[in-house]
Amino acid sequence: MQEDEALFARVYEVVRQVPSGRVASYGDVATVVGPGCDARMVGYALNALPKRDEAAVPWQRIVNREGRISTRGVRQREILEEEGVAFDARGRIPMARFRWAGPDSAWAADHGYHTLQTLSPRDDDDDKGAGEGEQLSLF
DNA sequence: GAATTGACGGGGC
DNA sequence: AGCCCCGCCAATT
Repeated sequence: MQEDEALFARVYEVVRQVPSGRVASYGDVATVVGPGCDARMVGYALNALPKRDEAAVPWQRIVNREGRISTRGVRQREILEEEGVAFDARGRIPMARFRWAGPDSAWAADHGYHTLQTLSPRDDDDDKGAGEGEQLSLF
């Protein structure tokens, strides 16, 4: 089945870069993996994550863009709390604070991945009148 | 091979 | 904030 195992492996490798105490959205992971990969595929790949790799791949650190747990009632939330990720009263993670900033630039370049924000430092930036600074928030 | 679904995202209202 | 619709790629039916 899935001969695109290499693609799944890429997703896993990126997920593995997310440090404890931080979370990333499916879209973020997809962006880092690069074209041909989207948020849905990340979720699909993680869903197909072999049990034997659960220890090596911090799947629990991947949540949806709302900062909410998308998994169907597993202990994901508990695990994250143990890692230091806080949830608000509505069970949401303040992404502005815990969102992963992206992979190490050197690592990304070395492995052929992309970094978050600005994305594709060479091919786009054609539109937008520039001068926006594009600084991804950060408080 | 078409239609559906899935651990999703973003833009528009 | 919410809700709706579309896109995106793979696996299943």
